[in-house]
Amino acid sequence: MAENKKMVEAITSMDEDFAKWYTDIVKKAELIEYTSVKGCMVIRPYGYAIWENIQRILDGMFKQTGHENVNMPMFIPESLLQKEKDHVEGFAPEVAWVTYGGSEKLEERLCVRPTSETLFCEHFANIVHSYRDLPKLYNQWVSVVRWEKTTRPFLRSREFLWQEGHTIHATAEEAIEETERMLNVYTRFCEESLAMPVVQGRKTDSDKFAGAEATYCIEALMHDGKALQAGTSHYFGDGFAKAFDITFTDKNNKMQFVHETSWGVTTRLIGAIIMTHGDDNGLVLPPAVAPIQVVILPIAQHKPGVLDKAAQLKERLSKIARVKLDDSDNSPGWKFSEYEMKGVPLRLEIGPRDIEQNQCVIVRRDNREKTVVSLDELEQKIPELLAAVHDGLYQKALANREARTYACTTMEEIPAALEKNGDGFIKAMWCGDEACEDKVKEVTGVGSRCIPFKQEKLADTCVCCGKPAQHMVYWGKAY
RNA sequence: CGAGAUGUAGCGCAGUUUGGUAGCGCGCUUCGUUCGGGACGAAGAGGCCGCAGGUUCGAAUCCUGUCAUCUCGACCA
Repeated sequence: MAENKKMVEAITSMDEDFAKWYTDIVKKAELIEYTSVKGCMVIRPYGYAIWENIQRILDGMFKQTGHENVNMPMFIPESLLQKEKDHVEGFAPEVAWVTYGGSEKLEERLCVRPTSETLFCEHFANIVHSYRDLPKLYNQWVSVVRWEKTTRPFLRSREFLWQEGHTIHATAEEAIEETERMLNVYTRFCEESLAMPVVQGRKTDSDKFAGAEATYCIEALMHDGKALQAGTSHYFGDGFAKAFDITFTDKNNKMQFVHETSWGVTTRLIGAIIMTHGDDNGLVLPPAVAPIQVVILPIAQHKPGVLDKAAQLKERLSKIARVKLDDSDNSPGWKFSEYEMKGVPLRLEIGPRDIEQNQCVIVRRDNREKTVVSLDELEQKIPELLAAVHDGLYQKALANREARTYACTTMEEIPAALEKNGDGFIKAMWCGDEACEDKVKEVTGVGSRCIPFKQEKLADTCVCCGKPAQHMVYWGKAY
């Protein structure tokens, strides 16, 4: 490629300026467009198609685990939001309010849902009477609004799309089991569909969801070494049930409070995909969620037979993959760059020379490896290559995370490790005291990400105060 | 929300210091030639200079306000 004759402005190199690289990608891969309202973006067809694939796969997993979809209103009366004290304190600073209906001022202002626990609780209180009504395993795919001060496409927007699961159970054990089950669903989805390794763990008390007894999360490490929370699952105990009076009569004719959970993932996952797999040529999409899995590019397409052959291949391969044929009259080189920018996992080149030999050339997006494939073997080869791209992406992301995970036993080692090797996860022991958690952040710049389920004993004492350690914690700089 | 930067054609920018008819490259349209890593030629189209006020005979340019985007902090999926 003639570096100094680029006709179109290239994207910023990720090593040079990761933040700019990110915004270049979301714009140039046509995922989003900004609007005139801060923090509210248009998700364009190509970006939305990624979300639709995420939705389709996850929704299938939710159905398999017995969940039903519902739809709650987008407005929450102030009095309802205020029923659970911790919850309202957590969310009040970032809710948007509706105060007028037409030209009439409302008696009670309505908040635009930042999350729907309160609506589900009100509803559950109405419909649950007996242990026979339990559990209720509900989910909804909606958008929510949080009036963020700093916004970034996909990572932090004022309105974002998500799913929120809300379930109620007869016992604490069942609810805890649900919380763990859904965290595992998310983990499996991230690894199997997004090729993104995650760390499972529990949030520290200072970091848990407003109103929750325990918040679990999956944490991913981005290419630049910053952490991103990819999903959460909360156990509420009976706190909300008491605030909203959600009771049922058990087998012994005694009144009981339900035990509740909620869990969610958002369009932030698209940001995670970009920052986990992307490179200097653009987006790199995991095959499971790529809107186009194979792009067919005819070479010398004006020559007789080429376009016909390409169209035949598209027809044939559409049975086994999401396929696009680009027969526009842009040059082949232009198309190569375009579909690399858009992260299409496989490119299939078909030209006169190939047709003569009953073959085509397939190029992987992740490593640009070229394979010459007989046209008779495409039904076997394409799924193999898509799987290989997935594995390649997962292994690369895992290797990046491992190379950027540092065990530290003293406070001084933390900034030193980050300075020497670049940002990443710090593994260090913690006594459980919030004061130490704050101090680590203040002194070293890394916050607690989670207390991982897979514990290691790196030392006997807290990295900060030297008192006996309770947990090994993952720390990091977060998006 | 605090500090800083930016806003001129779809994209990237020049023009602002020193006020005087809005420019360049890419892209776009049409025709022709091309086609295995961002092709070439010719002819075209496209702008309330982010928005609102003000100063001035005259504002992209000076002043005030406001909105959006980016960066760094504080807060968060």
